[in-house]
Amino acid sequence: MGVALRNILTDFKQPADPDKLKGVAAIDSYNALYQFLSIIRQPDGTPLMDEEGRITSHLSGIFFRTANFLSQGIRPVFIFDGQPPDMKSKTIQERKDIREESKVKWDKAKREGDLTGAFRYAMSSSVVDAYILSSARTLIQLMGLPVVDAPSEAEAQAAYMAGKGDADYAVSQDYDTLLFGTPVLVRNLTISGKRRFHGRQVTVQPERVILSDVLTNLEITREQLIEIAILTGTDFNPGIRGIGAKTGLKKVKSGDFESIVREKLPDFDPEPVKDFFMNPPVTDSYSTEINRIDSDAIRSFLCDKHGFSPDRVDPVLEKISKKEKQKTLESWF
DNA sequence: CAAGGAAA
DNA sequence: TTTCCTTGG
Repeated sequence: MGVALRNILTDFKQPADPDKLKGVAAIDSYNALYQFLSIIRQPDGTPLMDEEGRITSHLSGIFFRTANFLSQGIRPVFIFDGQPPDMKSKTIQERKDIREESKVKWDKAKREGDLTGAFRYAMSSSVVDAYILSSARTLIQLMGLPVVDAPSEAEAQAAYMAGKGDADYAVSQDYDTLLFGTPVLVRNLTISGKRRFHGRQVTVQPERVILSDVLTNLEITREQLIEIAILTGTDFNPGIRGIGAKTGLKKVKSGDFESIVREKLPDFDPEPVKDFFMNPPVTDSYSTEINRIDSDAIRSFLCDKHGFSPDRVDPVLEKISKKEKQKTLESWF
């Protein structure tokens, strides 16, 4: 779910014009897939599915959005999670419980004809399971796009790659990537700028957050930003009731982090969490190279296997191939 | 969410 | 043309 730092970051978000977005984008795949699964649904919450009943919402999302990325000069790299740290197990269990409760509420809302509720509960019942991950990976690779296997958290790996300069920015809706030290975070990276909110469509701009701006303006270090996050709660520790980002900022700057943790969370040692954000497991074994798109294989995967309409798929494939040829030609001169 | 067609 | 609404799988 990420971290509740919004209240102290609002001042440093800047709308990102398309030019600033050109380059290598390190995408937190789980985050993107969850987004697609929750939003790409029918009004009663039913996701897109093929004839066999397999969910295809995420494939639609990846295919069309990624095609747009390429046409805009955005070169996506999809980072997949590895082994989560033990500290995350409580959060993982909580998410599972919420999903299961939501599923029950979704069915109930559907029975009662409550479409708004149905859609909302359907969203929060979304599950990124092994099938979602493997089918997403298949499509990404057929599109010629790089996949990176993070040893642990994908957000940590994305931040690492952006820090090294192998990616120009990290893409996620969550702010955790900043804690992991990404120099630049981009949120709301969509093309149409449309997102559904309470079932309604609203326009949202892609926004860029520059870590150094945040730290300079708040006059804190990254360690201190992590301390604020720890006080409000992260995926790796419960927060303290009554402390939000603003109070957290104040307490951390006045040097009260340790004493508050001792008082309010006596059984909790913040050091492992701090250390995980500062020095997470990452790998150098990756490539950000883009390969040729396999249009025939994509047609077969999306249309033959998953019931997509060739009328919708073909024009997109053509557009990507055309762009690809342009690039190849340019590189000769 | 993104595409495509309808409506304005 | 631009915006709105529905469909997609």
